[in-house]
Amino acid sequence: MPELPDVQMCKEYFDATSLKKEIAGIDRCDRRLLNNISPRGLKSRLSGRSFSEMRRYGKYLFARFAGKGYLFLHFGMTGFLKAYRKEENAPAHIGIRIRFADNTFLAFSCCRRLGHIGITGTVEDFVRARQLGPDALTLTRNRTAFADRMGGRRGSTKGALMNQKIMAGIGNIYADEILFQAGLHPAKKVSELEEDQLHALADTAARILETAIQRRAGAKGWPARWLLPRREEGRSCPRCSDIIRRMKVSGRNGYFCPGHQKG
DNA sequence: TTCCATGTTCCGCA
DNA sequence: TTGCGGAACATGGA
Repeated sequence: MPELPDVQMCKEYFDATSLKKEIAGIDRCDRRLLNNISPRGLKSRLSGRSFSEMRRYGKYLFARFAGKGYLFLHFGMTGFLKAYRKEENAPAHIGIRIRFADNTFLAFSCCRRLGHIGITGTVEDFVRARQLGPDALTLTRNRTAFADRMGGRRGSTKGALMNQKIMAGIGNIYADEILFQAGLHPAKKVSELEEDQLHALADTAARILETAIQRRAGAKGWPARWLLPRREEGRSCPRCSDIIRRMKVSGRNGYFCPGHQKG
């Protein structure tokens, strides 16, 4: 569940379950998921402290802990959080688990192990070091800034939307939805888009991200007229009843409707 | 068994 | 030199 709206849901989940509780320790820790710290180091940085607030930037989550610094989390393709008390409620594939002093747990489950966790001093330093572009939710709300940042690109529109250095937060799933609703073919070159098309693309993207967050549409619960509920080759398009096709663009398989995504 | 998957990084080519 | 796209990565489910 790892694109911007999903990560936003993880943030709210973390807020509701794991803030302001004393951390007793890290009792499960797969070092392959750790980015820049050892299991021992992570334990010593967090034990006895508590998380005071959460931030989301793109697909990353940052949990501020007393003392100084942030625990950052990235979910890869299959990561998610689960808070629980009883062992029988534990998720599968726990990569890292925080034990709180009140005998509850927060588990970071990561089946494919493509996620990672680490420590950073400030969010701004982290964003700079990774060369992340502006958060997609912020950038798409400003159509002029969006057009400036997208403009002049050589590659496909889909590739640009998914490029975390251009803007952070959009992945394969939501890029498909944005192009679907904007009526743009996934392979359309950014350089072929008119300015008003870029503006419309920004508006569409912002609306989709906001709607997904509002509806908490993590893995399902998307509106029926969206592509996502039927993102599969051979299904009928909810807009024009043409047939959904699959196409590889920028190295990822995507789905689109050839009937109304011609622009 | 084979293919596919919401992630990023790395390498080769224009 | 820069930026783009494809392959690689790890793992499990259909």
